[in-house]
Amino acid sequence: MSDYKRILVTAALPYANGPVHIGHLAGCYLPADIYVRYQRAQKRDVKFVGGSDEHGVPITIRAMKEGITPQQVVDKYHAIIKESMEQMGISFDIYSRTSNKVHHETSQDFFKNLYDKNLFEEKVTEQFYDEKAKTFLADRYITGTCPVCANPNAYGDQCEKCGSSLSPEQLINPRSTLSDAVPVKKETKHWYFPLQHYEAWLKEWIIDGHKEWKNNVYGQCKSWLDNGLQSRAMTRDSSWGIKVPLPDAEGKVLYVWFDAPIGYISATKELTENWADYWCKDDTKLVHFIGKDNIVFHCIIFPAMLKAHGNFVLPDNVPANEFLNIEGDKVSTSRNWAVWVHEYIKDFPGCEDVLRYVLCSNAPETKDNDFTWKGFQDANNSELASIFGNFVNRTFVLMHKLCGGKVPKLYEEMMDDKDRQIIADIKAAKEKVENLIEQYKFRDALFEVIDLSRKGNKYMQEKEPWIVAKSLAENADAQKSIDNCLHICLQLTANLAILINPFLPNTAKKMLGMMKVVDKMLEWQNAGSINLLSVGYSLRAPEILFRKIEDSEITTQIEKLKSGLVKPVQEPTSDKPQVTSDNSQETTEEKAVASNVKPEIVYDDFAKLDLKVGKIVAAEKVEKADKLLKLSVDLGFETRTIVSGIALHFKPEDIVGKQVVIVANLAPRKMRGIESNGMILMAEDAGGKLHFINPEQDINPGAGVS
RNA sequence: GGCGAGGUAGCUCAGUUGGUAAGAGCGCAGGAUUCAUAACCCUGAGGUCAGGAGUUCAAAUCUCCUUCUCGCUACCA
Repeated sequence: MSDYKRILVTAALPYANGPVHIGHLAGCYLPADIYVRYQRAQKRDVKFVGGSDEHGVPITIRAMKEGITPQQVVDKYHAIIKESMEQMGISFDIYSRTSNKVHHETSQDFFKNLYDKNLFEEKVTEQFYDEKAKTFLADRYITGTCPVCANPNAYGDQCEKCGSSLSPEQLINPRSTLSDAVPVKKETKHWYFPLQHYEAWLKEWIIDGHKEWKNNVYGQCKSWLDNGLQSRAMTRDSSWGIKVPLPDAEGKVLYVWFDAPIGYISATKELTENWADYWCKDDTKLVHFIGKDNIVFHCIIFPAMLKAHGNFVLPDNVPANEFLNIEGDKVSTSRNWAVWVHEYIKDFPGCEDVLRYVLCSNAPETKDNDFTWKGFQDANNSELASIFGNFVNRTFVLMHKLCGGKVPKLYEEMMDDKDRQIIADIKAAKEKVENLIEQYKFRDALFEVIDLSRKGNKYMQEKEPWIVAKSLAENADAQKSIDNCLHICLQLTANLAILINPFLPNTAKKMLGMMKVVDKMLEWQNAGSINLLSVGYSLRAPEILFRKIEDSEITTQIEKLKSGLVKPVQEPTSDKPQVTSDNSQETTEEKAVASNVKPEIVYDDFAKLDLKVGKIVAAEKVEKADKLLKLSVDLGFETRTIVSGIALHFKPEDIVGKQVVIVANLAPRKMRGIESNGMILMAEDAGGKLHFINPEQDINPGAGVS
C-alpha cells in the first residue's frame, strides 16, 4: 500500500433530487473526508472528487410534478447539496455535476470506446410507447389501477399503496403520466453490456484478489458472482440524460448508472489536466466511498466497464458503510423521517464538528446503526466537551495561572514514570490512529483520539499541579514539577490538534489559534512529537471548544422530527439504487393530501358502493400469511367472512366486538385460499398506523352508511 | 411462508483462526477532589454471551433445532 504514488478518492454522487441527510454523511461523505484529510496531512498526493448525479427518471418525474424543467430541478438541489457539503467541511477538491459538458463528452467517449470494440449486445425489445408525447415510457411513467388493491394510481413497476411489484402489463386502464394517452407496445433497440463475460475475471479479481475488503462488501460481491451475472441494458429511451453517441439512437440516453460512475473521471478531468495520472497509472490507489446500496455498481459493473475500456485503474478498495437509522426507525425520505443536513446547520450553528463527531463515533461501519438525539447529546456532553474539550481548557487555564501564560520548560532530570508513560502514550496514539485510518476503521481511530485526551486528564489528575502550587514557598522543586506537567499537557494538546484534525477540522483550527501556531503544525509527521510548542512561547486564552447541548434543544429536535413526519405520498422512488434521497423536505402534509385526491366522480359512482356497519364477531390469524386476519362480521342479516390485511396492526382477540364499516357489495376474492366477501374500511395515520372507521356508539349491525 | 443478516452488561458496540478476557465507552452507585465546560480522577454493581441439544479435553466463537429482531420477497388494506 505504501508503494502507491498517488491516491484518488471518490464519494458516491448524491442524486440531485433532494437534499442530503445525516445518513449520507455518516455512510459516505464523512469517512471519505476523514480519509482524505488524513492523507493530505501525510502530504501524500491525494485528490477527492465528487459531484451531483443529475440524470435518471425520478428527476424528470419530479420536474413534471413541479411544473419545471429537469434542469431546474437539478440546479436547485445541486446548489443545496453543494452548500451542505461545504458547510459540513466535506473537502472535495472538486464537487462537479453530471450535467456538465465535459461529463457528457467523457461518457459518450467511454460508450463509443466499448461500442467500437463491439463489446455491447444490441437487443430489440417491446416497450410501452406514448403516441401523443411520441416517446417511450419507462415503467415509472405508466400509471393505472393496481390489479391487487385497486389503487388507481399504481406505477408500472410497483404499487406504492400495497407494495406489490408490478409490470405495466398488469395495470388496469394503463395510461401515460406524460399525456394521459393509453400506452402501446412498440419495438425499441438498446445496447446491453454482457457482464457475464467478465464474471471469471471479476471472481479472480475480487474473490481471490481482494479478501481484505470489508465483510459486507466482499460477501455481497460473492453472492452476486455466485448467482451469475447477466447482460444489462446501458441505454434508455428518454429525453433527459446523455445522448447515446450513435447515428441510429435518436431519443436514447445512457443509463444513469452507466454515466454516473464515469462522473468521477469527468470531475477529475475538470480538476486537473493531469487527470490521467490518477486514472490510468498503475501506481494510483483508487478508493470509492459509498453506501451499501451502491456495492454492486462500484464493485461489479463499473470495474467491468473499466476493464472493458482497458486504460483505467481499478479500485483498490470500496469501503461501503451500512445505513444509519434515526431514533430506531429507518430513514425514509418520503415519510420525512430524516435529519437534514442543511437544517442541522441552521439549528446548531457552529456545531458542525459535533455532528461529525457523533456520526463518526457511531458510524454504521459494520452494521446498520441508530442515531438518537439523546445519544447525540450524550456524546457531545460527556465525551467531546467533558473529556476532550475540558482537558484542553484546564491545560490552558492552569498554564495561564501557574506558568505565566507561556509554555514552561521541561526539566528532564525531574521526569518520572508517569511523565514517560504519557509521552509513550502520545507516540502510541499516533501509530494507532494512523493504522486504523489506513484500514478504514474511522470509529476506532476517533476513539483512540478521545482516549488520548482521557489519558491526559488522568495524568494531570495524578500530577495535581494545583496542589503542588500550594507548596511553592517551601519547596524549591515545586515549580519544576508544575512546569513539567503543563509542558507535557501542552504538547499533548498540540498532538490532539493533529490527531483530531481529519475528524474535526474546525476544532483543530481553533486549537491552532489558541496555541498561536500555523497550519503547518497539523502535518501528520508532527504527531507523536513532544516538541511542537516552543518553551517560553506565550499562548492565548482558552476558548471553549464544545458547549454543552441542553435538554431543551434535544426535546425540540425530537419534536421536530416527529411533527415533520408525513404519510407516504405517491412519490416515485428511484429506478436505481442510490445513496441519496429522492424527496425534498418541502413535502408538506397539505401538499401530500392535495396531490393525493383522486379524480372527480359523480354521485352515481358513489351510490354504487354499498357501505354497511358490521360487528366483528370472530377473528383469527390466517396461516402462512403475515398480514392477513380472517374475520367474521355480523351484518344483522348475515355473518360474513372477510379477509383483511391488518394482522400487523391488531391482535385478533383485541378486535372482536368492534364495529366497523365495510364495503358490502365488493366482488368476492380468494386470499390464501379463503374467500373474502367485502372489505373493511380503514384510515391510516401519519405514522402509517391503521384505524377502524366506525360509528361513535354501537348501532345495529347492517345499518347503511351514506 | 421463502432468502439473507443478526440477537454479548441499562444504552451503543468490540470480541480475530474455538483454549484464563467475557471486554470498552456511555449510563448508574459510592468515594475523592476543585485547575477545569457541576467538569476531571478512583472504586464498584451489572451479563447462564437469546433458549435447547450436539461435536470437542475445551465454545460467545463450530453443527442442528427453537425463538425473537431487521432487510428483501410473498399473501394484503
